Amino acid sequence: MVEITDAEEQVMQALWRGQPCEARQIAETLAREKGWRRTTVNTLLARLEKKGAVGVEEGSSPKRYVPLIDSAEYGRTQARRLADQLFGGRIAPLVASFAGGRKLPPEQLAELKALVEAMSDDER
Amino acid sequence: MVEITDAEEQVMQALWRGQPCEARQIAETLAREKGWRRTTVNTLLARLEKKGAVGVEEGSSPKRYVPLIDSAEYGRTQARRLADQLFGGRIAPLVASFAGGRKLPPEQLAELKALVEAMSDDER
DNA sequence: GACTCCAGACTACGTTTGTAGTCTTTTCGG
DNA sequence: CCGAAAAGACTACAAACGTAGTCTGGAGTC
Repeated sequence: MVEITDAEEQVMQALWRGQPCEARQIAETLAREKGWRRTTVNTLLARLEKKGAVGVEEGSSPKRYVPLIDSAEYGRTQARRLADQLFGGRIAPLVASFAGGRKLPPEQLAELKALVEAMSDDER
Repeated sequence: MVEITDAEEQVMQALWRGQPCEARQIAETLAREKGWRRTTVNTLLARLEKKGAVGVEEGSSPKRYVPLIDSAEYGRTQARRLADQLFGGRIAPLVASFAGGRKLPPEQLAELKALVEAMSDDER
């Protein structure tokens, strides 16, 4: 399980969004969004590479980076981690907590309801 | 919004569980659960106090610590943060991701279903 | 061929975090 | 009151983080 820091996560997200990415593109994105300098992004990319979170495509002069961590899986891990740490590994209390006692905005509730139904049906 | 690190969070959880707590108790708990030394827990408590995450009850010789951060609210903040960072601020995708494509264990599904229903009814 | 510009490599550096150790001061049992 | 054991204060210190700067080697450009 590769551990990613907050700053590194930003880089991963840029990578996940703009799939086949040269450092240059990522740097530009993050310069815009976070005001980070090119070399900062470079450092982060290097660290991510060392950790095995991203890879470089062989033989391509401006290096191209590819994520080696799957975005969906990363999300799942994070969701699980949070559930485990604070909600006894259960999703319902997490959702309740997210709602914060109050009602969810209607779209969110609808969306969630749909999801729950889908998950129920599915096991037929 | 007080920022809490992972190690500090463990201390907060011990505090949240054993409400009126002397450092001693917390230290024992964490010694058992994490193998931490007394002084480690002390350092963490001091940092938490400086951050304003815990307070000390006035005039009581073995100091008593009280959480100044509400457990439920902390949970909510964390849930929101995760949703914001990885799921566009929406809870449904977070839940879906937690399930990981597969079906949830039946109790979890039931629990979640109940919650969703409660939240739907409630707005009547 | 000389000059410029960019990508990549390497170095830097103050802060935060995890994890204590030690020294000092209370406190409590006898 | 005295000495041991506990509690608190202060110090330590390496690794991880956030955030760059600089130096170097090609790639074009005139």
